[in-house]
Amino acid sequence: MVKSVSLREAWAGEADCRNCALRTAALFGGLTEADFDQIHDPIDQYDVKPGTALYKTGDVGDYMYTVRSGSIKLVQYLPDGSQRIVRIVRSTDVLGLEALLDEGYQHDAVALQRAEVCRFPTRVVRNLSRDNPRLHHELLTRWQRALNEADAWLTELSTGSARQRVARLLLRLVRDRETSECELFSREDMGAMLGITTETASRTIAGFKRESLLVESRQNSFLLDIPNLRRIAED
Amino acid sequence: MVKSVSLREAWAGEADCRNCALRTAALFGGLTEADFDQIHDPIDQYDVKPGTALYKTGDVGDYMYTVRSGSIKLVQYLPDGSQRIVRIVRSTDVLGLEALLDEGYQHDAVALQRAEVCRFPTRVVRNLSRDNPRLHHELLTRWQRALNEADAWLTELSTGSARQRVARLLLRLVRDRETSECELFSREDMGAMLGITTETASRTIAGFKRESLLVESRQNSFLLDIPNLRRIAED
DNA sequence: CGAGGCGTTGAATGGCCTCAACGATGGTGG
DNA sequence: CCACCATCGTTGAGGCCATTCAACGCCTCG
Repeated sequence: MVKSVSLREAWAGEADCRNCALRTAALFGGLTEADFDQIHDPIDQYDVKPGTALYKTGDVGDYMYTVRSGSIKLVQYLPDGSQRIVRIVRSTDVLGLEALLDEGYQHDAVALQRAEVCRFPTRVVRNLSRDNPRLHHELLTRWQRALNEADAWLTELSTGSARQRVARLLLRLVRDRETSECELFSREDMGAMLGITTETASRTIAGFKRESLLVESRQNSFLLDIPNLRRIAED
Repeated sequence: MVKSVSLREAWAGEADCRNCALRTAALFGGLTEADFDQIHDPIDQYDVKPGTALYKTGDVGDYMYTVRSGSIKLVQYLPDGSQRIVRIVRSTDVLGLEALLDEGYQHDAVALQRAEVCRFPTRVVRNLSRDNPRLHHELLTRWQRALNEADAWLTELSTGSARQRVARLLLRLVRDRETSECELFSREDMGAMLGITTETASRTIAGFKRESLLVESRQNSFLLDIPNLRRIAED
């Protein structure tokens, strides 16, 4: 069903953290020049296509990732084989925090859209955070952010009617964005996020289009009628 | 609907951490005698009745809690006022980690059953964890555990039919327990945990009783037919 | 050109929700 | 002590919404 593409073919060179455009927002934002000198391991940048898995559940957590662009889904499986997407991770977010605890990864991490990520050895973070309070605090903050996301995913996206859930998902996609334009996910992924079937996701999205709550601006890019979607989301 | 009882009347004395029966499993398990000497603030123990709130969403996080016995629910609210229970916290678990980051609490924390908790100032943990790698690692581990719980709550308890969800909840209640005996929650709470109505929760539990998957051993204490519940949970 | 993936739509079923009623229980006050 | 009330679990009836199973058009790609 989901094609699994190797990361190998996605390598896009070594990253230049010091001059990273996202640096202020990234995990390494608080590092000094001296800190960077301590990083002897290469930090690689990858260009991943939709469907590519960065890692799988249970894999040894030698690496952590920062997302530069695009979206990555975190997927868990039920005993019966059905999948549930428990979170999506986007620009400036960190993937694989659990690796710091020497646990295997807790999810499959799979690209939803074309995405750029930076990969760095877990060991680097572990070493740096020992002596760097700011990085260390940054890690705690991100752990908490993941937890808040997980809770919101439950209260907002797994509660209420299908219409409400889809509306909340759409609104979530454009939060903290300058425009109300966004790319949609496949109906199958939407279903796995919202705990509904792909058919219901499809019907609901199609309905929103007919009601002009959703207007296609470019190929698979939609403008949202935020006020009306918000009305649907809340009652 | 839910009575809110003040913590004040629940005070049960100062805790004696050094001789705590739960110490090896508790947050402070790795502390030395010297560490304890640094704690100048009192650590209080409370005996809370069902319905009592330890804290509410947005409250200033001056304190953290360890649960000694019983269960505490973490509750979030939707804009329309309906509530969703996003996690339950039980013996040896820590409540209020988010307080370490100077955020307000992210949930209402309310006792489900009669419970005993220890309360300690967030400041104490913040100070001790600065110089104590073991405590510090313990904190990270607990953060990750909360995250795993949150994810499991979504995949196991918010996915599938009502029958499956209730079965999974019951099994979860006796996991890592010596016996298969457990107390049930009110049908309203079950509904809020599983994203179903109280009536559906009631009907499902009543059905389980009729099928002898659930046998009352004492007043509101039930023995589970684990193999058959597991069968229901998985298909 | 055929195959396969994806989004869409239809029809029918069924599971859950809604609204309502009722019994049991436990606490309160006369 | 007992009538009274509130709460909680249970059950019924009816309706709606999501699922299920199926078919079809469109697109990409081999």
